Amino acid sequence: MPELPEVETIARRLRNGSDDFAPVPGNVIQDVKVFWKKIVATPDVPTFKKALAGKEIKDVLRRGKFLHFPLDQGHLIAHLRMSGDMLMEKRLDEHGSALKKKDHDQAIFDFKSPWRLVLNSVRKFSRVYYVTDPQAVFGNLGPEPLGHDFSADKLYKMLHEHSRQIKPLLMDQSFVAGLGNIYADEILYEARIHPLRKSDTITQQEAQALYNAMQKILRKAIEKLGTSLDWMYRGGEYQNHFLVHQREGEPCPDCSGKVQKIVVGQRSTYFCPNCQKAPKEP
DNA sequence: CATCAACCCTGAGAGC
DNA sequence: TGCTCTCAGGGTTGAT
Repeated sequence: MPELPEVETIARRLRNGSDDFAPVPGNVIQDVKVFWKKIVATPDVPTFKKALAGKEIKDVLRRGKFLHFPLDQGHLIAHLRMSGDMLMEKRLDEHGSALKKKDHDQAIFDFKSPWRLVLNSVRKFSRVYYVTDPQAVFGNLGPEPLGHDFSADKLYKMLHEHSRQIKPLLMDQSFVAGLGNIYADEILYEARIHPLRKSDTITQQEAQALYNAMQKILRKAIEKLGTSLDWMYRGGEYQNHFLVHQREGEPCPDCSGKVQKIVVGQRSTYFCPNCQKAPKEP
């Protein structure tokens, strides 16, 4: 499910805690339960459990769509993929007995405190990693779109290193880290670039517009605490601000045209054919 | 290198 | 109501 704004929202929530739960940093893992073995990407499940027992979580960070938990020794990393969520909850009821796991809880990290960190994933696509060097997981990721080392100039150069359809390229995590199907549509619309344009036809001016759109859309989505889609409601409300995504047939916010839906790179793609001019046929 | 199909999974919603 | 079909915010793998 989650793209950069949703993962950022989850990371902040876990890092800071709330009225309802304690912050994750400072907690020491007592025991790890795994209910679906394939959730553990690396190492194998017994090693994973053994490695995490007794470790203290020092912080909660985000890199691309990954949640990153640096430990006092090693790193716990999680990717939620399509339908995952991570949350902090009480592990004991008022009588001191363990609370039952909920439907689709795939892994539970019990802390020595009264809390536990839960990975819930309806479609079981989520993955967790225990590594000594986070680069083992992050090594192939492209730059952070909101990072200080990213710029319109750099984006322009990167775009011209490929000759690919712009939308799938934006969603390629080794190109830029964190964009998925929703925000790629929204960003391309905001920049008025057709999703099928080849990356090496993007002008410097368009690259600037694309960069600006990334900043604007992602920052606003983070401000709105991300997107909540139907049954995956988590508090975010950016879905109420979609410009084109999931708005097939509805009026474009900027012209009298209607939003159109096509398939690009095997993903549903929404755009305004009037504002986002189609590339010329070769 | 770029593109695409199949696959990993479950559940919601549409259509019948 | 119940069945079947399609679709879903992601990513990997193997073929073309």
